Amino acid sequence: MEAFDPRAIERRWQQVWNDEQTWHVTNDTSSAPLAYVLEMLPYTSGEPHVGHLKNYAVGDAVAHFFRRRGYTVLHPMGYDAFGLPAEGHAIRTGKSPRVSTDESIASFRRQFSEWGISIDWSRELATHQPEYSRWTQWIFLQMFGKGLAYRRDAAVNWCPQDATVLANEQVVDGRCERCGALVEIRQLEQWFYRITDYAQRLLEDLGPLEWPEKVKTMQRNWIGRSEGAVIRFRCDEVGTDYEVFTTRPDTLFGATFFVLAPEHPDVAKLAAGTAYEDRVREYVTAALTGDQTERGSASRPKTGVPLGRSVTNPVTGEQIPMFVADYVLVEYGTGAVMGVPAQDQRDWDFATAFGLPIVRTVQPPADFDAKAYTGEGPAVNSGFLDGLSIGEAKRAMIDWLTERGCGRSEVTYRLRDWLLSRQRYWGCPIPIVYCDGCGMVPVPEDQLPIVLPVIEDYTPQGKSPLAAAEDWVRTTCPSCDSPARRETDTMDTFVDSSWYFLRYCDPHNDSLPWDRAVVDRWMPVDQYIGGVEHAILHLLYARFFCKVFADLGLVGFQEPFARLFTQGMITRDGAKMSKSKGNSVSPTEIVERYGADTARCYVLFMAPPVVGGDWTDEGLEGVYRFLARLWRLAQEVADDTTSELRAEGDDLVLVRKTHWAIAKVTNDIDGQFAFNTAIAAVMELVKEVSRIHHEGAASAAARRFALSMAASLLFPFAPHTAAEVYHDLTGDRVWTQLWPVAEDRYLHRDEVSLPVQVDGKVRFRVTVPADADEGLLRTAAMEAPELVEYLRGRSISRVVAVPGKIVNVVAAGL
RNA sequence: GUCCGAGUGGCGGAAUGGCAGACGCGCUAGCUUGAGGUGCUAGUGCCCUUCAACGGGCGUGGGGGUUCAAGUCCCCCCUCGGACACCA
Repeated sequence: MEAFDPRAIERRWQQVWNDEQTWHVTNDTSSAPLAYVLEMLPYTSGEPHVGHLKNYAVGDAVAHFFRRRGYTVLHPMGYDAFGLPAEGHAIRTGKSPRVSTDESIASFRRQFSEWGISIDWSRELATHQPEYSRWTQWIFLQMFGKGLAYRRDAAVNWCPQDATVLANEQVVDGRCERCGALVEIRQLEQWFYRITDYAQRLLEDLGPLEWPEKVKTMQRNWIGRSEGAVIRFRCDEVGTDYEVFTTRPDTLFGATFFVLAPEHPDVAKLAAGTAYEDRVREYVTAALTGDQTERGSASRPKTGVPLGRSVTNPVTGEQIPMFVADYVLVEYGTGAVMGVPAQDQRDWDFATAFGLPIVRTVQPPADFDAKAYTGEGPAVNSGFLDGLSIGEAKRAMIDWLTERGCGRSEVTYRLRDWLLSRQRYWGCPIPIVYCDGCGMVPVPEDQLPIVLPVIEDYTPQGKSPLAAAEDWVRTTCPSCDSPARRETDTMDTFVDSSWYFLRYCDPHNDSLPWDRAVVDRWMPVDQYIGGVEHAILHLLYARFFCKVFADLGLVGFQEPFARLFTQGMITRDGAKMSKSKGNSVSPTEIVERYGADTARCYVLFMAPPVVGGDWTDEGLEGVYRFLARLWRLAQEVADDTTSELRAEGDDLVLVRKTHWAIAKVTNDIDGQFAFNTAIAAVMELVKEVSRIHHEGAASAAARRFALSMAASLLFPFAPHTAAEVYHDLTGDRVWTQLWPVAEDRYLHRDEVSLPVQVDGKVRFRVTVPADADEGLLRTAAMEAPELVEYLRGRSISRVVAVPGKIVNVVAAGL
């Protein structure tokens, strides 16, 4: 007999799908139910790895499942081609970013095809293509027009290694998310998207999304809403009011000092002429140039310098001393805090170090240690607040402050505006021109796209390499025609990927980024699939863009991704795969040796896709053996069409098992992503066919039925083998068949064998009618001859009988 | 430090409060092909008992609790992983 040859099988079906454009969908799909299944598009830096294989294996399974259930499925593919990862890869390989990116795209495209992913190739896009970046720039101009894209001088994160600024979201533990270099703070003029305007909506709209709670929590924390109050403190010596933001206005009676961040613009002015002037200057310099990671550490002892000034606590009227200290952050709130040591541990630490008074304003429990108390309790030492709970006291204080005009209630967010400009070559140019006469002028839409010039030296050097392309930079002002210069910074990659899912809907539109009617039909994405590492960055930015588009009337929905699935990382030997560790697995080699179906099934079978899983070559072989067994068993009965399926004996056993598998696989896939147990159920079914074939007497017809259904159920995970087996057994194309439905009459049995426990331990079983009620079940258990033995002369105190489940007989004397 | 998530055989992992360990790997024995790194069959949580069949006990990180019944629910603790981290 022929041997199982996955490579030949896979080539055959890929040819069919390619020739017939099987997965192509048009936008004229008014009648069918629609589904949009989307995996996050890959960065094109280098070759696909096992993580990609898993991501697209998950997405393809979902896409196929939707199709087999009668949906018209949009399942496109594209490439996130601009940006630091691609440029870094180019620099490492010594090629130009354009060449290396195009090579990488070709590699991804080839492998997606070899993996048999069901993609509508007519919608393929890459973010670096002028047809795409034209609209990225168009979107920028819309945002600019609404004041949502703006330029501002700000303290920003600077990565010295990559020689560019970074968004807040791209700084992890004070280091550059990409290269790990310590991030510096620089004062620079940069482009921002005003995402903070959308903080509240981004927070509120998380609620109804069917996303993992973990991801929603991460976004909530990142947005970081705080409710509290702004309180004004007057410094009579310089005649200026200073505001602080606090979440605890109720503790104002305990504010015994006042602290400004080193970056606060008034620090130098305040210290001027005092005895502390020199020390303040030194301290500020040290704080600004020091290691930012170190500064951010909460465990570090508190430092600071008095400013030699004081402000008035508005509620006590007392003069409290002012300090500059680096534990206060300029970016948050007003860059100043009131020091309430009794209720805030940081303030406590500072007050202790500087010998400042500590006044309890919330009564701690009797045995409370000497530290800040943040728990509930009645207000004390707080005048008109005394005795109130924290909540009551907050409200009362805010009313008091508001009446006197020295404070108001306030909501603050941790979220910062999105810094989008980068001093790098390989990114989407920002469509702005600088004119001496007209200032900052947007490039007119009809002049888009601004395409990158071809330049020799694109390595990072601290300012954009584009600045060196003089011919490109020199231009004329769109409004007055005088000589002008182009913006030389490029956009962050995340800008490109914040709207690609809309372009897929209408990829060849030449007059607009998309037609609203078309995107409104497909969007929002029914199932989005990707890595949890994008929980904040990409997913927050894309949501922001979507809301802006909704406000601009460009789309008719508020949220881009209705359901999100985040898959876990595949490790090997317990560690993240990496070339440097030598523990990485190349999908190309695996596919070459075992075929794509084995690789795809294995990454889905090894563990629940939502958690990770540790790769073993032995496990992979197990899946290969399973697919080979399915194919072999199918060959044995493929041509044997003489028998008929009987409704009894081993035929019935197989039919029952088949329907059990249909029910199990359907339930496991449907919204649960339990692909591992779904595949296990098909394995059980195939094993049953094999067992009955060896020991029993099932007809060839019964085996054909069971195996063709096994193939049908396996199709979302192993499409080539499934298509081949199904075709061999039935002559039909499995993807044109509706998903099978389990029939109740086969799931039901007339009699069931249920366990009987005595004192909670399973002792024997009784056979009863499947629909036996509690009374019948109880009787059956009580009459069972085995019961006497296990009771050992004791009487029965209680019997719990749960129909369809179990009987528990509780003996007396326990 | 705070907030999440998770701890189940030799391993990856199954289990709407109701038979713990499905499925796969690995291992053991047997069969098969001339041979195998192939295929097939059986066994495989730990301990005790037995020539054997059978039988018994213990078992889901630890300790309490709720329940006829807990891997699953509640409380405390330990360990690991992740996110955020001086956000006032």
